[in-house]
Amino acid sequence: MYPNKYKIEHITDRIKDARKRKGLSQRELSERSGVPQSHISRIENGAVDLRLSSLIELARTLDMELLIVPRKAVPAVQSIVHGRFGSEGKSGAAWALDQNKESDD
Amino acid sequence: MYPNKYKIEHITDRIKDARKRKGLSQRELSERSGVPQSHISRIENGAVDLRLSSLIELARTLDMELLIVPRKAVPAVQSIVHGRFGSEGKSGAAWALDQNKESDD
DNA sequence: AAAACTGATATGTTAATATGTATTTTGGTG
DNA sequence: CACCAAAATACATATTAACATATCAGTTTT
Repeated sequence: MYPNKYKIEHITDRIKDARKRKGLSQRELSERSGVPQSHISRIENGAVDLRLSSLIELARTLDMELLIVPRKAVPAVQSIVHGRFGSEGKSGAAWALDQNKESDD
Repeated sequence: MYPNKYKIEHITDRIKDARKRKGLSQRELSERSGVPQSHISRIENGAVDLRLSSLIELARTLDMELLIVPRKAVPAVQSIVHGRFGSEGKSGAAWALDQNKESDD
């Protein structure tokens, strides 16, 4: 689709994973976040290179935050998130981290 | 300009800070990242709601990574980054973290 | 001191693409 | 099959992203 697909899919996959982990439909996420369901569909399918504000809206609705971290700090951050907060669905993948279920406190 | 300006400016400010900390001009960052200088200018001025791939390109060129972390993990991540890797320029600001100078290894 | 030059950032224009609304397709159940 | 929820597509519009060019601040030259 566009050359950067592989770069953003790590992030968008986390959105999709988080939505499912919370048991939300695209429409529910849409209502809560204000992002149209059609757009969520395209995002999850890797059909668009979404804008930052859209990503932030979705992340926050799913109780996540977008951070910019020095590369050197990434491994430390990974271990923190995976260790104390992690509920790795599948990946163990490179840079994008995920989160926990809706009421899993 | 657009309603989400305040949401993304934390992030874009980190890009600008990092570029300056490394002593790069917009043109140099442009050459290294592939993002046009004109676009970098508008991004730093908050004139655009940039796309995710652009943000990732810029971040990586500046030795940073974009992460999505559970909100609950953010404080822990903050302390890690600020403590062990931090060189807080100014803000102490909320969610967006920064990084260190070019050859400060 | 004005003109010419240099490095850096901003702006005008247009093409490419994300976004929003409405609709359609898909998948499961009675 | 009819029905309902959920996800995917169609089309129209809004906005980014790219290219070229202009502006601005400092410095040097004549």
